[in-house]
Amino acid sequence: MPRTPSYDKSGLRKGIWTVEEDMKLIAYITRYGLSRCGKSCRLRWMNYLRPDIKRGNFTQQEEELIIRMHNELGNRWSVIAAELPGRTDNEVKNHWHTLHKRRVQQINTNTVSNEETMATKSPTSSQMSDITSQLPSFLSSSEFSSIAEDDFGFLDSYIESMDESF
DNA sequence: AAGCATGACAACCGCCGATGC
DNA sequence: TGCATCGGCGGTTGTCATGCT
Repeated sequence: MPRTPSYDKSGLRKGIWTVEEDMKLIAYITRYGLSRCGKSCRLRWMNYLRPDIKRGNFTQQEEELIIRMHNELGNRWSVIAAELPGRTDNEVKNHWHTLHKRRVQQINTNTVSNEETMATKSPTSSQMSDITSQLPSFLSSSEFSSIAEDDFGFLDSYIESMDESF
């Protein structure tokens, strides 16, 4: 008994391949040659060749949406990408990692430049909770605690910089 | 001009749930 | 019910272009 074909949201077939589809694939590979597995082909199509993929830099709105959704959802890139028409989960993930790296570097730079003023400052508990509530979730809790424990002064400037950026 | 560092993006890998035999 | 296959996801790595020294 043949499998009942099912379809994803975009109307693409799922499930087992039909004989007709097999024949089409065989014809294609025979004619043009292709030493790629299906998974690799799918990835290439989904992330690069699909006609509805948007090219170029992320807009400010897109970046804001990614950051906001990541705060809410965590690393659920496919869900986040679904809210960004023309963007793939891979693209969103890559872009976020780039943003993340940039922020971490910014943090390290600020940490070094503020080293002297840090030495005399220590946060009250209420100040600490204010900071925690403002910190983007892309700083994981472990990252945050390791920073917060020894680097309160820097956090003020970090939050200021985040406000300017977003 | 050459070598190196960095950022951006593409691709791979392993895992897991869904599906159907 | 167990197994094989497919499709999708997220983490990670590889590659290439660009800028800097």
